[in-house]
Amino acid sequence: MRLSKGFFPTVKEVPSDAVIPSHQLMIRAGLMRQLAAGVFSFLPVGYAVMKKVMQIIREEMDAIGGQEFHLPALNPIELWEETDRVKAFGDIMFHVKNRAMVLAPTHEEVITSIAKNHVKSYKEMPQIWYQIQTKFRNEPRPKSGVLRGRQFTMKDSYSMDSSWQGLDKSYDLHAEAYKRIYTRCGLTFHIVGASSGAMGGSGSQEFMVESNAGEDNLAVCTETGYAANVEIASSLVPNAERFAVSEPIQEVHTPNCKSIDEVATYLKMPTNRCAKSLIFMNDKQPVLVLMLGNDQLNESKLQSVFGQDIRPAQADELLQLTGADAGSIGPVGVENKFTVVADLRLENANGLISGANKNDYHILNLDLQRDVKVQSYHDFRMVEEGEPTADGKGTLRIVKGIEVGHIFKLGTKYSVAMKANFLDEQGKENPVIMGSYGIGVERIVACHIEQHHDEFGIKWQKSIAPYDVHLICVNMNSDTVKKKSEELYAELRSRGIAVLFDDRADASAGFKFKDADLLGMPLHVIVGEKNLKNNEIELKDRNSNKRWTVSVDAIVGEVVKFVKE
RNA sequence: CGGGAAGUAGCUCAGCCCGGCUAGAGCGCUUGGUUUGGGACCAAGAAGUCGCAGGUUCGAAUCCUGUCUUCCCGACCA
Repeated sequence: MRLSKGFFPTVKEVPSDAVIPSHQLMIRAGLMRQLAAGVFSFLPVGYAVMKKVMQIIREEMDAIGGQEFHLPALNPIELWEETDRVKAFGDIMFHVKNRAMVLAPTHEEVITSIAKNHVKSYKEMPQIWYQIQTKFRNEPRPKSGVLRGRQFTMKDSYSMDSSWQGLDKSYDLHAEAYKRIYTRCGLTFHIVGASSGAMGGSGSQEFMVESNAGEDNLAVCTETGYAANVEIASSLVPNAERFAVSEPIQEVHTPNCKSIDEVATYLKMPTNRCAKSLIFMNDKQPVLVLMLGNDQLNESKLQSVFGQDIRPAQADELLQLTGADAGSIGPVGVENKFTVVADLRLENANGLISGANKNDYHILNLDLQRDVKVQSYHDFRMVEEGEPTADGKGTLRIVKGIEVGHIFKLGTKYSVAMKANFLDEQGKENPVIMGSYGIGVERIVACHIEQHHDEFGIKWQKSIAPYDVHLICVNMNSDTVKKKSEELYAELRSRGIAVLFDDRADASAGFKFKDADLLGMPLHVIVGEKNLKNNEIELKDRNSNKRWTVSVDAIVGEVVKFVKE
């Protein structure tokens, strides 16, 4: 493509709305333009990259036996009522106003409806069905360009198996395919254990790109290879002590002591003798959660025990239920009102300090075996930077990550809800065992730029670059330079190389170089008078920014070698 | 949904506090000329309902009210 003829709307200024590098560069290099919050138009260069990424995805999905579908984004709302997900998605799902339809945020229901009608026997499984399609989600706050949008492209696939072992196999095939996809797209990533959230199911992993622009926090350890979303991460931290003698319970005045630190300082006790009480509402049932000292409660872990609907109690509810405000709440004397649960670090501990359910009073010598009926102990704790890994062999680092893929073992949640059953070898009816696997296509593009750019622009890796080579004719007004450039353009194209040719007569050399750096093709071929006099042409590797010259005779071979290797 | 910021030419912004000639700059764009190895130069030119609606005023980009949009922080996020 000739730059003089094509649509390459590059901009010099940093767009005022864009904050992160990938967003700025996707606008500046003319990959896309914003139409509304979280909604983007992809322009030819941007779409060229999208197509490359989608092609890699298709190849790897096909390689594990995937079959490509194209499912409707417009769905009847009744379909979503079958699985009760109209409610589960709530305001996230777009509803069509003038017909009882919704815009699909994902496709489990459509897939399951097809499976229900057509997959009737164990002999017909396993199946892997996938599509690359536009998804719609009414995100409350779109942000970071394409990273959190209201309309985006997703590769979603679904596996159907007749056994749980089969599901494991389909899941593992996807995990391996995903590793190949991200690697081929030039991304370095973590695979982390994740919470399956409202998707349900028995297990899930996320593919995460480490980036300050990320919205998720990950606990990773380079020594042991441990990596988990902090939503589920655990670490090795000692439990609270159990003393041989359990002193009698005692109420003490603790004026103006709200936080654990204030209480501990006032009472001259270490914070790890304090049991912090947090109140949640599980529907109408209040739940009191005990945490040790300054440990932060991990609400995802709480949800995995009590379900998605549990929420923090409001201040007026606290007062009404306990007679005290936050900071003075404790587990003693409220057992008949509350379900009391505690973090594992507090298991059977004694000699603890807790709130007395009376403002400005705390209780000493609390014994969780003696004084409180703790219904159960769970890991509720948020891990922190620098803690040892659960096996004690490494140290956790907390980093931010962008989720570029998520794989779930769904199990039978959808097949049971929608009665997608099959007959097994014994002629017995069973629900299909499913998995669901997603990849955000735009996120791959944005993450690639986050990982491959400099102050001047993008540095496309060869696998997904929109063009292989950026050919720059430094001066179109010089006949020799122009002639050589045109020859090269024709010759390289005849060798099957995708060439972007800067043949603009009215742009200065500097202007062309800046545009080339911004657009970021892997190899720049620079034809100018200076080098042509010595029968040479200059090359620049955009990744390393190294330049070198090659004789005119050898240039085509050199370029072909660079592109193909 | 809570908190903050911003909407003025295609882009980046000034002007607004303290109302007053014909609303500005740089970049980009058009025409002509000179340039051509790191976002050139000269000359001429086109380009705006100052987000929208209402109000105050002799007079509003500027003050007031409402509203829409966008961005940032938080909440939320299968």
